[in-house]
Amino acid sequence: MTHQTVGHPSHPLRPGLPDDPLAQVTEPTPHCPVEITLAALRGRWTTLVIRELLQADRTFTELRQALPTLSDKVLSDRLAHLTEAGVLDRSRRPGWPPRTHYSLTPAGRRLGPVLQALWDWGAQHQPPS
Amino acid sequence: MTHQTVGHPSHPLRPGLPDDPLAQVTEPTPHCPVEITLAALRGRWTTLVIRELLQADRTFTELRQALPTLSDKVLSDRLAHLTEAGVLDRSRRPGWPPRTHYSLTPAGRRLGPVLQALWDWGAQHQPPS
DNA sequence: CTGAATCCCTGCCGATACTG
DNA sequence: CAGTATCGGCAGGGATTCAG
Repeated sequence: MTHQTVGHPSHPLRPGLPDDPLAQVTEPTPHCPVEITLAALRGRWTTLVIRELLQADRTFTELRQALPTLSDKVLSDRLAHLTEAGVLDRSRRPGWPPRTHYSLTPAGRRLGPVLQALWDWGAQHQPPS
Repeated sequence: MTHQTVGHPSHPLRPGLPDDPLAQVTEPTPHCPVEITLAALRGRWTTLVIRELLQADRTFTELRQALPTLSDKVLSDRLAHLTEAGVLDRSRRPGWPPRTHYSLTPAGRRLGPVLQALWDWGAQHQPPS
């Protein structure tokens, strides 16, 4: 039996802290799972774009209408970044007018619980002063 | 019979999307719970500092030893930021040499599950290409 | 020992203008 | 319609130096 010899049965064997060797990195490396996720969510507007797509697939124009004060350039940046991160799929429709359809990948849909966790902490948190 | 209604309970009644009016904001406002949490976690090294303090209380020097390539200034910045965000408590010890003790607040400890969620997604995620 | 002040450099964000 | 090109402002991060 390859039993773990642990003095504290207290820590959970979830793939997180502190059982995984990656949990002992001493600098912000791109290989750290936490960094990977934060990198995917990085940038202003990013979580709002994901929220829109969690509700339904959207085209570029629909996203622009849903987030009126977001400029074309930044929206384009975010969509490119999220696509490259494997969070979104982009499909250009041939014909006129050209439409580009965006939808979450399975990994993107798995961000739902992550956003929920972020929401829950922020909702419960009452900042001091 | 407080059984969960199966099928499609339409929305989960969790305090998140899309039942809360705050879930309909159309720009990144500081009042959005997700933004609050991301603001607390903002900045390089921040999550690593929190990880250290999730394991045990630490002094400034202990943190510096745990994260050797983190400069004094940035460590100081992070600790000030997290303290102001209500994530950790600072206690200066009188006497010599001066030591400052850092520990997580209850809210700070509640970041554990949040980091776990970030970890889980990043660990499961296999970026394309 | 524990920071604060300063400087420089880089990268993000927004606005505007332009193309397939 | 769905972007790309370019530019400027500004905040973040690192190194160094100074102070309580």
